[in-house]
Amino acid sequence: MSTQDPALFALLNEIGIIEQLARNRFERAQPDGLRLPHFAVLNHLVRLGDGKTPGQLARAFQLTKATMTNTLQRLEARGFIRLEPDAEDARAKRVFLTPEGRARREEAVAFTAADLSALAQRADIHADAMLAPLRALRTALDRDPRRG
Amino acid sequence: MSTQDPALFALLNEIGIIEQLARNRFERAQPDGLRLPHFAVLNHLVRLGDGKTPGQLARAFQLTKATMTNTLQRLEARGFIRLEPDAEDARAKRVFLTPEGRARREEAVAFTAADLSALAQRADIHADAMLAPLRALRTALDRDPRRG
DNA sequence: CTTCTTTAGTTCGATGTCTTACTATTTAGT
DNA sequence: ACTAAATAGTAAGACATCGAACTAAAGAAG
Repeated sequence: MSTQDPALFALLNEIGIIEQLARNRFERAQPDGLRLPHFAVLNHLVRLGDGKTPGQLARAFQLTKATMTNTLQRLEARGFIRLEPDAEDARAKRVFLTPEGRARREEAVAFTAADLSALAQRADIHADAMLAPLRALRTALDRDPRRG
Repeated sequence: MSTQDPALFALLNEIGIIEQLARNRFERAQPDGLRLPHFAVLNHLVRLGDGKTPGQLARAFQLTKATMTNTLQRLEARGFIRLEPDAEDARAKRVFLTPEGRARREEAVAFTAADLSALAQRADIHADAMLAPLRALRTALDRDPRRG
């Protein structure tokens, strides 16, 4: 885009391209077709604890419940999670990691950490400096309803 | 994600969320179902000139040719572009904007500029400062090519 | 307790994107 | 010139995502 763009416009443009490149880079590196959203859910369950409901996960990732249903069905089909009924609320389910799911997450984390570490060294990326401003932008987009 | 994440990992995570929020924000604001990739192509043709080939557009957006074929077919069906055979290369086509396509792009630009401008004012976004480092990150990720 | 509303999750159809495979045309190598 | 490799575009199949419509269950109002 040109220098005449409002800076925020150009920024979001750049962000879109980076997201696409990063997602492709991750997914092409997986030997078994693990998708980024699959990894994201596994990672979330390891870090923040499993036993969450699908709805909680959908809200955490800002995805619709329908999308999370799809992701969880695929993770379950791969044997990476179990879905159990919630004893206290018959409408709800609870998502639990299997040992295979934990192991697959560790594998993906290890690879990704190595890849990103190498990338950050080859190029002079100042990720620390960008993190705070991007979080501010995310927050702004997140709670600022659209006008009109 | 937690503070134990490598900064680049957390950064890409944040970027993924922002991309999703920004795309949804744009698309929900369109009255006619115009998608972000459609707008991106119209905008590109206005700014850099039409008469490009589908392959050139695919490379410009780092998408596969198949994806660009799909986008162009939808833009043509909406009457926003015309596809003409290339006189010098019988394999190729050339993409031209229609008056309707130009008008629709102007409409979307006006809305988006206003929306982003308002957003940038309400929140304290330093888009200028982030642009250069993000471009460096994009360039670093970009070394991986081989597309259709 | 009965009814209305809200919440949890699924299903369905549409769209964007990718990979793989294909056709047609151009270019390069010999 | 002939043939092989590269390039332009398309088609088919897979998957992620969304919105709308649906079912089931819990909560609120009376």
